[in-house]
Amino acid sequence: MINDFKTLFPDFNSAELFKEINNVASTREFVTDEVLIDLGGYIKTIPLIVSGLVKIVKEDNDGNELLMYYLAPGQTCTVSLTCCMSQQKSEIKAVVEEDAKMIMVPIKYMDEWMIKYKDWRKFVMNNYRTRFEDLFQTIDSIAFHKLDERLLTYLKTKAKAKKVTILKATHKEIAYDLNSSREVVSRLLKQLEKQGGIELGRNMIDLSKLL
DNA sequence: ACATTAATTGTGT
DNA sequence: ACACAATTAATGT
Repeated sequence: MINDFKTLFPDFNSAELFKEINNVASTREFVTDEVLIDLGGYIKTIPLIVSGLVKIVKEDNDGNELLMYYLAPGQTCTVSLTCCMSQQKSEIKAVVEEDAKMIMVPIKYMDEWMIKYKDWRKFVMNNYRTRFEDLFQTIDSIAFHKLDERLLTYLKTKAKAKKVTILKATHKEIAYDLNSSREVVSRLLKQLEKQGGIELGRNMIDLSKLL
């Protein structure tokens, strides 16, 4: 199915599980900005990320957004796991940040696999743990740090997730992710540029000096 | 190459 | 937060 499946998902050791995934799952490609799941939607498949990047944002009814965390290859959307098992509406939105390929597993196998395969349980639990860690970092950033520090953390996190040193993004997009306003982001970015560290250009932020 | 327009970024209040 | 200015990139002629 996927040649480097084993390196991507080292938790899946059982040949039986592997075979079963092969049988019931299909791979799908997504392009940037595709919405995997929106606020209030229901999910019917669990995506295992093979390549690309997905961002998970909290969204309120007024259209405010706030970046929660990224999903990288080898990971899955843990929130969809819980909410699909109880068939609840989604509280979050998942947007493709970079063209991505995913293995789509229908949710009907979840209950069964959790019981049947230790490897699957382990994978889900590990995923929970790392996602929670990401989330705690985000909460920490929001609760205890000023926006300028948050912005810097955001830039670093994003660069790391995308594995780049030069980010392509507009101030508007950044403001959305941080649930702030474009003007504020522009001003803070300019400060960061003056104080050394980053270089600004249209649609791009160079972080190479920081990393 | 130049003019026009749209998008992005900067700034004052 | 809003209004507007300035700059830059994209597109048409």
